[in-house]
Order: sequence, then structure tokens, then C-alpha cells
Amino acid sequence: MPSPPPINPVEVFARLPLFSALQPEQRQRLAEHTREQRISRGETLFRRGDMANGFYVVIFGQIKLVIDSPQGDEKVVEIINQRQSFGEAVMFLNRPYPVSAVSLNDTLLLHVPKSALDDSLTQDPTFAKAMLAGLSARLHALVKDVEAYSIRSTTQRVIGYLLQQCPDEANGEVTVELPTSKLLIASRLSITPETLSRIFGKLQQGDLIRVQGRSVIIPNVKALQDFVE
Amino acid sequence: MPSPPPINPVEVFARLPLFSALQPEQRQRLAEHTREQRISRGETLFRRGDMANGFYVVIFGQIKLVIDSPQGDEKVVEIINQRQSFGEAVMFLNRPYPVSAVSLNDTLLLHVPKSALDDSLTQDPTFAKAMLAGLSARLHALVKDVEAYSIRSTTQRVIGYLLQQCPDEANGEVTVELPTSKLLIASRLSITPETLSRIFGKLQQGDLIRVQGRSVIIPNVKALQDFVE
DNA sequence: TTCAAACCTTGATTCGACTCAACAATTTAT
DNA sequence: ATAAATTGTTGAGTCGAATCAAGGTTTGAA
Repeated sequence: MPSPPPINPVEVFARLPLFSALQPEQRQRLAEHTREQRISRGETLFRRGDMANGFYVVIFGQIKLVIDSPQGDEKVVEIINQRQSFGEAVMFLNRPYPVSAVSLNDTLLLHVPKSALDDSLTQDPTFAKAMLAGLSARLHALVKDVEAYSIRSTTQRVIGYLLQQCPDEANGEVTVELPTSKLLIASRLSITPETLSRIFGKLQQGDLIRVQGRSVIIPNVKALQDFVE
Repeated sequence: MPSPPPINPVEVFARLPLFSALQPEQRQRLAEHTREQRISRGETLFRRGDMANGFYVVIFGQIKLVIDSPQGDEKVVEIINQRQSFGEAVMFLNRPYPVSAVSLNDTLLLHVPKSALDDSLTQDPTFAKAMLAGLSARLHALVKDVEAYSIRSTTQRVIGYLLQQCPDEANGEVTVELPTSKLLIASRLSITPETLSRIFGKLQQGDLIRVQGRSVIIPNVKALQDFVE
């Protein structure tokens, strides 16, 4: 693992949506209780069933949250990228993690302990509101997921995923960079890699996308949105 | 609609998990800004796309949260019973509702406006924590749902639903009362009524359950848990 | 640089759940 | 009490996506 540049948690926090509303002194206090954690590719950060005593922020690298199915194969619930956080909900509930967390790359994280957070919550009402908004956003995204899983076909889910990666309301030609392998993206979408491959093939046939490795070129975002089966 | 008994919001709040941690004076303040709302069976409380400016608590009756699919049929996301609340997440986000809300029975609700809540959040840090825990619990439940939709078969989902309705760790014979029609429960589980009927039939054949109208008798909870296909 | 492992694609086949259809049973309204 | 509407069951047929299988390609470790 390469030796990383030094990290200043206060600066990191200042750019996180969750913490940006905090008073600088609050951020400073929070930073003091924060612990850096490095893990290399393929390592497990925590397992389903472990107890949570804080939450994580990804500084660089990627983490996948997965459910291990009884049959041995795993289902990716979410892929966490730079600047994103995870584990807040479980922390507040004092319950074991419902998913396992495994790194996809060498990854640097910050761990924010619950105790430090309790402190900030008590002292700064705006912080509580920011966290409520953060959790709400995640809830919203999950409702969308449930919707996708339950009433949309595999093709519609793939299209939805691609559109979600697009910068908002890009009109002309857009290139989407897949954040990870097609294998994992298929799992994230709850389809098999074979099916994903065939759907990409079908969309390519219809000139709706062009796939080159991990780059997907969408010549016309609107056309892709309007595509039905 | 029958004339209902008078409601005292303060007493109602005292029994809600979300509000039970509040100081009595806080509850009183909250109650003053609360509005009662009665709707009769089949009425729409709000539609997907409407803006939220507060959240709801069901006093009696039932509400279904649904997504209307493009094909005209609808998917039930959640069935809200007495004492449960909904709409908090959307309120915090200042976004339109992602679902519509329709009553299943004559229903009495309380509407708590965002402004009143903001007040409580600022003044009482324990309240903020209670709300965070509430949202977290909902998030947790949704992750479970995603898990169910994506890696469990229809039969496993039905069994999971039945077990969820059981009082925790009841060992011998348990009777589960379905909260609503099989039609709606099927939709909640994202399966067709036909499939639900067949699954009930299959489980009945195996002496794992006995269905009588809306009552489901589970002779042996453990046996049902262990059933695989 | 080479080799092994992981990833991706394509084809043939299977299977679970949906659709369509007909009818029975239960609710609800009159 | 009765009709109408909704809800629930059962059977036959279909279809979408998974599985199984085999070969090609990229990645990354030695």
C-alpha cells in the first residue's frame, strides 16, 4: 500500500455535506475524536452481525456493502465512493450491522465514534438537522431502490442506473464512467452478469449507448430515458 | 363515517416512541400546532409529487403508501397502522413525496407541521436523537426489504412476512392476524395474488400453516423458519 | 514478460413467477 | 335479504431472467 498524503480531518469535514453546517469549533472537536483507518483491497472492515459504535467516512478508495446469501454468493447493496459516509443508521439504533463492508481498493477511512457525535448533537441543533436530512436522503434513495426492484424490468433498472450516474440534465452526448466492474454493478442491480452483458448488447444495438470497457457513452440522454423495452 | 371520540394529542404523543422522550411541555407545544384530519375509506391523503410540509401520525385506521406503476396497477410500499407515523423523511428533504397515500379504512390522523418540529428540534436535543433513531429504524427495515426483494424467493418472502408479524420468539402455536386483504399483502410483497394463494396452499399442504380467512395459524414457528422451498 | 486468475461475452436450456381465464367465496351497499 | 362488487382460488400456458457451459479478454501478480 502506497504511503498516503497526510490528512486533515477538519478540512475533510468542511467539505462533507453532513458536517458542512457545523460550527468550526464543533468540527474541530469532532476531528479530535476521529480515527484514521487504512485497509487494503479485499479486506473486510466489518461483518454483518458486528456491533457499530460509530460511522465511517471514505477519504479515498471504495467500499462495497454486501449481504452474503445462504447460497454463498453475495449481493451488493451499495458501493461507497470518496466523500461518502455509511453506518450512521446502525449506530443510532445500537444494533448489529445488517451488511458486511469490504474494500474494493486500498482505502482510507475516518471512523467517527458515537460518543463524539452525541456531543455535537447535544450542542448544535443545526447538526442534528443536517444528520436528519442526511438520513432522509438515504431513505429516499432506498425507496427508489425498492421501486426499481419491484416494478421495473432488468433493462429499466440498468437504464435507471446509467441515468443516475449522469450529471443532472446533461442533454447532448455524455460519457459515464462505471465506478467498478460490471460484475459488481450487476450484483448491485440484482441481476446476473450474463443478463447485464446482454442488456448492454441490446442497448448498443439500438445505438442508445456505446460501451468501451468501463466507459459508457450515451449519445442522447433523452432517447435513453424514453426507451421502453 | 361514525362520530369519533375526542382525541387528546398530548396523550397520543406520550405513547408514540418518537415523542415519548420529549419533555411534557415540549409535547404540549407540539400538540398546539397539530391538526386533526379525518379521511374516509379509499380517499387519497396525498399523491406522489405533492410537496410535504409536515408528517402524519395514524390515530386509528390504516393508510397504504403506494407507487402507481406506468401500467396502471399499483405497488404497495407500506401499510401504516395505528400508532405509526410516516412522511418524516420527505419533510426533512423538502422534496415531493415519492409515493401516494390512500386510506384503507375510515382513518383519523394527526398532521404535525414542519415548523412545530423545527422548534422542538432546536430546543430539545433528546428529541433530535429520538427522531434520528426513528429514521434509522425505518432505514433498517428498508434494507431488509431490499434484501428480501433481491435474494429471496417469493416463498421465502411470504414466510419472512409471516414471521415478522409474530410476537418475538413465540415458540409454540401462534396465530397471526393479517392486517389487511391478501390482495394488498401480495402487492406489499411484490407478488401476484395468484402466487400468494398458491404459496399459502403449498405451506398448508406441508402442515406449516393453517389459513382461515385473515387468520394464519402457525403450529410451529421454528419449523416455518427452517422451511426451505 | 509471462502466466494465472478474474472478468466478460455468447449460446442453449431450464424454471419460477406472471398472465389469462374461469369460477367460488366473501364483503359491501342497497 | 339480496344483488353487486370485491376478493380469493385453481388451472393452463407463456415469458423473462437464471443457470449451465464454453470460450475470449483483461488484469495483476510473480
